[in-house]
Amino acid sequence: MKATSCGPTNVERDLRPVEGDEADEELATLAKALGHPARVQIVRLLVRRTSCVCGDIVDELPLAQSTVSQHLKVLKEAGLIKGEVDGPRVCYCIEPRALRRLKVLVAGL
Amino acid sequence: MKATSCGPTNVERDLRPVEGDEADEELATLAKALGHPARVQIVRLLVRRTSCVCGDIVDELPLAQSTVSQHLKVLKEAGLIKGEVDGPRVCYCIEPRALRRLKVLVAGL
DNA sequence: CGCTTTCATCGTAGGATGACGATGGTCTCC
DNA sequence: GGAGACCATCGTCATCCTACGATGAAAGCG
Repeated sequence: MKATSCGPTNVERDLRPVEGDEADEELATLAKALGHPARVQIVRLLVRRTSCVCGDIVDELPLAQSTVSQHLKVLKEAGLIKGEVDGPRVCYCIEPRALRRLKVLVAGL
Repeated sequence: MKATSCGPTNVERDLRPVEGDEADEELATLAKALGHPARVQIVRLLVRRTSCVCGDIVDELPLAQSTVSQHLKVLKEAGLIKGEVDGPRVCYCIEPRALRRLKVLVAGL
């Protein structure tokens, strides 16, 4: 079972409804993940650099490494980003599908 | 100084930048306000009914009146909704500008 | 004036968040 | 194998969130 880097996942995500209880939960989860300036900044960073970044994120933020790692975890659990181990480093990248999903849900308000 | 119901406020809001630290803060604040299913539901309710709704919101949600009131407060503080006193009741309505602003900020990711 | 309705606020309890330093695990390189 | 780099996780503390019932304030009605 190989993990394809930054490849597609949750293929059916785009097909889910934009309204209803489930959509509310989904939107709330995604919005909550974005509900912190540091995490907004991280998402922007990862969107900017099409390529995956690593612990450079720590250098960009005025936060301790452990704190940044926690924010990354929150974003990862919300499905907005993805981390891939690359030797001693970990490369993070946007999950375009989740971001698109967020945009659709917000636009649907 | 009369409070015009559901009228325009924060007129310059649309003109603010979509990126930068201030935009990050703004997006984080708005996203955080949406970061709870009940609040997403409330926003949807208020968007649906163009007219302002009142404590009908309480009837629509499976939550105690005080809890709903707190969620309304959170949304109000984020600027997403607005409440206007109408006799013994309070009518809430969407702040279209803030909602538009949120859409722009999310779309700008 | 009292009574009711409608909301907001207070007080509170349990759980979640955000921040940090310290620790530990896993590669790479020597 | 050992050293160092990189990152996640643990432990901890302070703060915030979420939920509720109880209490209060304001407006309308008899």
